[in-house]
Amino acid sequence: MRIGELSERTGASVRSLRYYEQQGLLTSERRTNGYRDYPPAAVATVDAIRSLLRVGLTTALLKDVLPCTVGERSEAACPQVLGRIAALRDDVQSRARRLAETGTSLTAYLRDNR
Amino acid sequence: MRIGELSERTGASVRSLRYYEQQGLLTSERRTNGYRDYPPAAVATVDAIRSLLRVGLTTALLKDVLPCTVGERSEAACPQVLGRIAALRDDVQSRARRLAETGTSLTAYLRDNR
DNA sequence: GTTGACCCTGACACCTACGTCAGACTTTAC
DNA sequence: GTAAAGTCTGACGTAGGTGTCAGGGTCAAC
Repeated sequence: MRIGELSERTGASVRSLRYYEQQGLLTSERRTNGYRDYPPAAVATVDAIRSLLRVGLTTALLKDVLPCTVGERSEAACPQVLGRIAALRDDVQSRARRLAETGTSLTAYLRDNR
Repeated sequence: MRIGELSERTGASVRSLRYYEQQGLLTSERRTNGYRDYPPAAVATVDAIRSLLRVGLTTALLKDVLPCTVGERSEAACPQVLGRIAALRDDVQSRARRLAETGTSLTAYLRDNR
């Protein structure tokens, strides 16, 4: 399929799809006219990319993560990836906790000073 | 105290301190020579700023949050601030959850495909 | 009176995932 | 045959917090 259709089917903008390709997350064939041509499986790949980006992974990290989830497993690299994901998760979790604390203390503050 | 001392005592770079002031988070007097002059309380203010920034708040939001925590309470604005903090907290929490899921599924994947 | 440490403002650089515009070609529809 | 829609590459813009450099005052010590 062409890039417009892939865009429609995934919700990713055409610009984003080209960006993913530029970052090495997505590949495409080229037709004789230069247009990109994607296989049906690209939809799943793009879905995976977007959901992982939403979580907070970067394209650089995604480049290592994707082979562990969608493509062929490169077993040597994946444990390291797991470590980085765990670190990121811990960081995000601690931020969430401190945010909750901030909210709580603000609530208490408001209650006591009204 | 001068900016260099405040920087040392807070761990914030001189550049950051000037930035905080530019964003309206921090105020200073000026000596006759143009140097900034901070009261001792500025240390606590900067500590608050940095810890809230680390959590993920932006300077724009901080501008609203700080009066609720350090300065005089502006009771009208704070409930709205609380709402924004809660939304941010929820967002960060859901990201943490999904990150944990990603880590879990990758772990399972590695275990099953070894 | 000079060195060196400290301070000032202004401005460009960085990163990340895009949005958006320009200029040009291809294909489709009428 | 022409207009419209789709695609191409290239490049600049954005937000946010901070690094860093440039060019220039200030002050304390020797």
